[in-house]
Amino acid sequence: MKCYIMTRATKAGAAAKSPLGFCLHDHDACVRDALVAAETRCAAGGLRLTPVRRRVLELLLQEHRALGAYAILDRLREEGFGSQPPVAYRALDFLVANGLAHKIERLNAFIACVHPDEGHTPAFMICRLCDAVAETYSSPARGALGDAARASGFRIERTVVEAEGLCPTCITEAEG
Amino acid sequence: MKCYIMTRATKAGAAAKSPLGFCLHDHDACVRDALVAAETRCAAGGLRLTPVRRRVLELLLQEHRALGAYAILDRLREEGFGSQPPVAYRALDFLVANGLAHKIERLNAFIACVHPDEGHTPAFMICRLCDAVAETYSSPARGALGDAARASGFRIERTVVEAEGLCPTCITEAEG
DNA sequence: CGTCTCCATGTGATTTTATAACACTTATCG
DNA sequence: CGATAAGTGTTATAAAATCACATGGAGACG
Repeated sequence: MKCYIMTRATKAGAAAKSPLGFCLHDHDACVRDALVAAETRCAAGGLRLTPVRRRVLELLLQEHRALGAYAILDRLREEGFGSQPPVAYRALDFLVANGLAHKIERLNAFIACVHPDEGHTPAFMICRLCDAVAETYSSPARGALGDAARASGFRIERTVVEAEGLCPTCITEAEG
Repeated sequence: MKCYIMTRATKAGAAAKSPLGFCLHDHDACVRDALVAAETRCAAGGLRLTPVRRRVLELLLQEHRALGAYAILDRLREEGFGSQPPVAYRALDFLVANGLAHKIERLNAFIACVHPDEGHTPAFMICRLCDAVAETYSSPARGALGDAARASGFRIERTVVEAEGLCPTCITEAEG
């Protein structure tokens, strides 16, 4: 499954075969495939993708944007799930712990993972105008950061890499 | 001015000449020099390093750890400055906006900048046991992230790079 | 089948982090 | 000096996250 970010307009169509990032794609298929992949992974790993958890993942997948826990909670409440913050946070914790979603620290918000592969090091590109978020890969430990860590004896366990800027659509709109 | 992170014990002494990261150094000199550098920079740039702002910077410099806004506020209150959140947040905003401090997104906390040079791209190593934070450099735009950005037409304006893991001291204590 | 246990869900209450809105003071500059 | 912009202070409130505890359901096991 490949899933590319689509900003703004939701034109269904074949996804361009460019590297991960901002580009058009068939969003319905994207969501469907990701849910199937998540179910498969959970079944294989003995994890319980319960209704709330599944629904939260679905909500995240439907937007290629980061959603705050309270935005999710509002939806859950409307749909008859619990109405208190822990309901949303617990589902999100589960998804994040199992690599099905990521937290965008910069935004205090969450996004579905579009890279079903295990053990990747995600990086994000966040558009400061339209809030679209694209997930991609990084290997920060290979560059200057890794050098500094090795030199000083720091053991990296996890990295947060988030780039803020302008997505292609917003660049065009802003500059003509 | 060079300023290295000192975790735990505060042994004064010559700083090891290793790359930026975790290592011993003369902390008093580190703080003093950083304050002088900040004053110089502010004077040169027409910025007003007022008493609250200066004091907040000093508080941050005294610890090589990230401090939450409310921890800072507590100190300010004790010292007769204003006692409400905006007092701390405004000083922190000023310091961050002018490159004298950084926000550690992962921790929702702030740390003094130890790299007086303009326009650097900071990266942080955060120890999950003792909370020490070391600042170093990164060039995320040169690696996989930069490739993805260029390929998809995303314009990076700012990056957040934070590595979480174990500092040398905590590795030793945990395993030694 | 019962029941024990673990995990998940639900709720109320609280803590932590951050901002809005407005009054007052001080610095700067014509 | 007076106008204006910037800084400080306060009250109030919003937003994000966690704690503590009760309830309920799925599997494991006798």
